[in-house]
Amino acid sequence: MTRGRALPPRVAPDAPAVATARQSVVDWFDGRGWAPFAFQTDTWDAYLDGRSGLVNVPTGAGKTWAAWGGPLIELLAEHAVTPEPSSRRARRVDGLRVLYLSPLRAVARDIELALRAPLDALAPDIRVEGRTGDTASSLRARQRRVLPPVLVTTPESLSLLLSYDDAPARFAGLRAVIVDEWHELMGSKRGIQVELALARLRRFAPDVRTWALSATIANLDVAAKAAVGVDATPTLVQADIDRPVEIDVLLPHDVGAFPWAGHLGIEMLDPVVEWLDPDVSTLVFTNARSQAEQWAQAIVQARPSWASRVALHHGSLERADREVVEAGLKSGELTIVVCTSSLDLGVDFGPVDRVMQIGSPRGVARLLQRAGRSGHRPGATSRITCVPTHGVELLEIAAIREAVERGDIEGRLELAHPLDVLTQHLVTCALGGGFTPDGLLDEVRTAWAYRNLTASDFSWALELVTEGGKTLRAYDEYRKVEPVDGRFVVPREPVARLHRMNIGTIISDPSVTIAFRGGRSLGTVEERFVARMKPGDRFVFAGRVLELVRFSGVRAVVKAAKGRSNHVPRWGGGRLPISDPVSRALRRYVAEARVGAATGPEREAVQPLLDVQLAMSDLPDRDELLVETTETRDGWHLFVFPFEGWLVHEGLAALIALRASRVAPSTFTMSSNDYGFELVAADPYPFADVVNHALFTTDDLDADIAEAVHVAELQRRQFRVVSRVAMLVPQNRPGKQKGMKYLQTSSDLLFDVFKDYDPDNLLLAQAEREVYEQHFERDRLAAALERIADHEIRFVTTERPSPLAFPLVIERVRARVSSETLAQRLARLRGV
DNA sequence: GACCTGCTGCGGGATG
Repeated sequence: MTRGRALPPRVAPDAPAVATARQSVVDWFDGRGWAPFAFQTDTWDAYLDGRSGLVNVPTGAGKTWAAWGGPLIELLAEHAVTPEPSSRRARRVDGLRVLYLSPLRAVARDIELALRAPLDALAPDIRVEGRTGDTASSLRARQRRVLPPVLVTTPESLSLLLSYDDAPARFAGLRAVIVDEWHELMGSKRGIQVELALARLRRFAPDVRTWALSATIANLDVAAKAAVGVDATPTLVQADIDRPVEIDVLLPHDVGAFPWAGHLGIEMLDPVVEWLDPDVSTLVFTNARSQAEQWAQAIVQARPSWASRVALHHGSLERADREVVEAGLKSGELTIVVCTSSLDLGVDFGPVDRVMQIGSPRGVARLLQRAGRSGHRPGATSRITCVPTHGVELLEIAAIREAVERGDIEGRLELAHPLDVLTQHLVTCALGGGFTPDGLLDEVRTAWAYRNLTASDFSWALELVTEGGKTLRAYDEYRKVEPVDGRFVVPREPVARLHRMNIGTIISDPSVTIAFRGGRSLGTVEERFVARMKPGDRFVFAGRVLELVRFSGVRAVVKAAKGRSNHVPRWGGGRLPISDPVSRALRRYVAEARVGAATGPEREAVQPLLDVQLAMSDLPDRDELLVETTETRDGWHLFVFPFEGWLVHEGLAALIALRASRVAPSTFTMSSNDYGFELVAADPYPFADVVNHALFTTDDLDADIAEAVHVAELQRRQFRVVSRVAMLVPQNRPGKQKGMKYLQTSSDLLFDVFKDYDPDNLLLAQAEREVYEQHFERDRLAAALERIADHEIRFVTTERPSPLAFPLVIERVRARVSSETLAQRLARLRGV
């Protein structure tokens, strides 16, 4: 439902100046081999028509230039191609016209540099500048006074700009906003913050047009609406560009000896180093930072002569060192870079020749993103070689390829009006010129995520930042915003400063810096990793073997050590479950393997393992749920295999355990992975009598989950995020070291206060909602239960854990015991 | 027969 008016075109597309400008732009791009693509012209026309929208382009197809065409034409038409002959001054553009948002500041820098070339050639008077957190302070000071005609920046820096009191005037002349990598931003609180900022910009500059650039996702229509807001009807431009993807798999030499479980995949070292070529630039993606460290080390140990050509890149390495690696890749000095998602997005190192993925990419979009790093230009074929780390992953990779071929790609989750982001935004707006409540509520509701925001929720958030809400009114620091002559503003400078220091929605835990004695920093690790070590202990980090010299709490001093070490830091981080499209394809492939209908190298390779599974147990047909029971010295086991991803399985395991114990009381321990989950009872348990469809009902789902899982504890943890985004607990304070203890106790304290004295606090409710949505993937869990309701339960009793069940046993045992005893436990298990 | 995990991203302003 839109309630907009048609925006009048600011530049008539058929005007002579526009035609001339268009020709100049086309000529310039043609001269550099950037022939205008069909979709560019569509976008340019839509832009010049005054419309907003979204351009859907495969990764690496030149979408940046596609989006710049329209604004360039307009800038040229107005200010360069037809200058006032009498006065050079008339050609100068004063104030901001075009804003480009990139989620990565490194990319923002690259775009800024790249855009200077056409502007210098076509309209030297039009300045382009970047602005991010590391922009030189002299330039930032100048930008405080006047913004350049073209500004390239990050979402957080835009919010900062909106927090200055002259924001309305500074953005009044804005004509275009381009939002890059919109598929990455939307569905996260960063994206929501962008939506709020765009709503504000549209208020300051009513004719501004927004063009979002997105890779393919399932819900592009929603992405487009979120980008343009509710007052406009988005134009969706589909790039007419073919970007074929080829997915190879590196098979193990001896398929029979391939492990049933595991993630590291180091058994594949030989085939991998045989496949790698030190003269061919290659990105080797892994799923975890510790895995990247181990693979980089293993590759160099296997091929010492490659040492100078192999490098490591992940998010815990010192930023400067990462930039050196990116530069080395660009110059060709480095050819093999082992990395994590840190190189997923467009750091401009130029195209690499090959991409390898160790372990399942778990999702279609992620595979396409990484494959897109190769042959990074329009029309080229992307190639990716997947390396499975255990048997079933062979099937998973084949399933992902099938999902790619069918175009079955993931959507992005929509977040419904998160009040922590809104709370932060209210203070930003109060700083940036102030607001009236009614006016701001109307404005906020034009943001897609807040279109259904109730007046009472808005008032609640407003009361929180003005009065500290119900419970915090006694404390001055929560009374940030005050009405002055009818406008809500921030009168106190210290409040303003603290707010600006904390703008943004990215929450990260403090960590320990690893540095040489001379002071050079190598990156960061988690505190608990260093805390367990004593001086003299060795470990591998940043691709080197290091020895701990001393540890002071926030800083660990190290020196280079000789020899080897197997001690590698682990970092906490998200672990992605296999996505919905992958689940669907995987279930189909499992069913086909059951009747031996598998074709293709991977599926043939994994068939021996599945034959063992068939011999020991069974495989589920498409309308079946496989359930196994067995008995070991550990106890009485139940294994269930819905193939829905580990998050859903965690919720399901707790749910089924609760419901089973209502039928026949017992205590269970649980484990889960992407394929299924396990319940174990220490005493004999009648699983065969208890497990039936009644356990899988969606009736009372939320209530049962709340009872089965300690939701309050998860909610408390989630509230740490919510309270920091809402800036009830600022991460940074002037002159103060941010400490984990401080952040956690402050947040926990607030949580307890709210629970006791303000149980209806909306931020508490939001933390709870986020637990259900994100921790349990509630909607997917419910859908899984509905699917299972129609399925037949295929119940099998096995003598020992089957190939599908065994990894769940490992998972559970690993969580409880040290590594020495794990080996013993597994040996014992083998003997059963 | 089988094995030991878990991503990324941003960010003040004045002063010396």
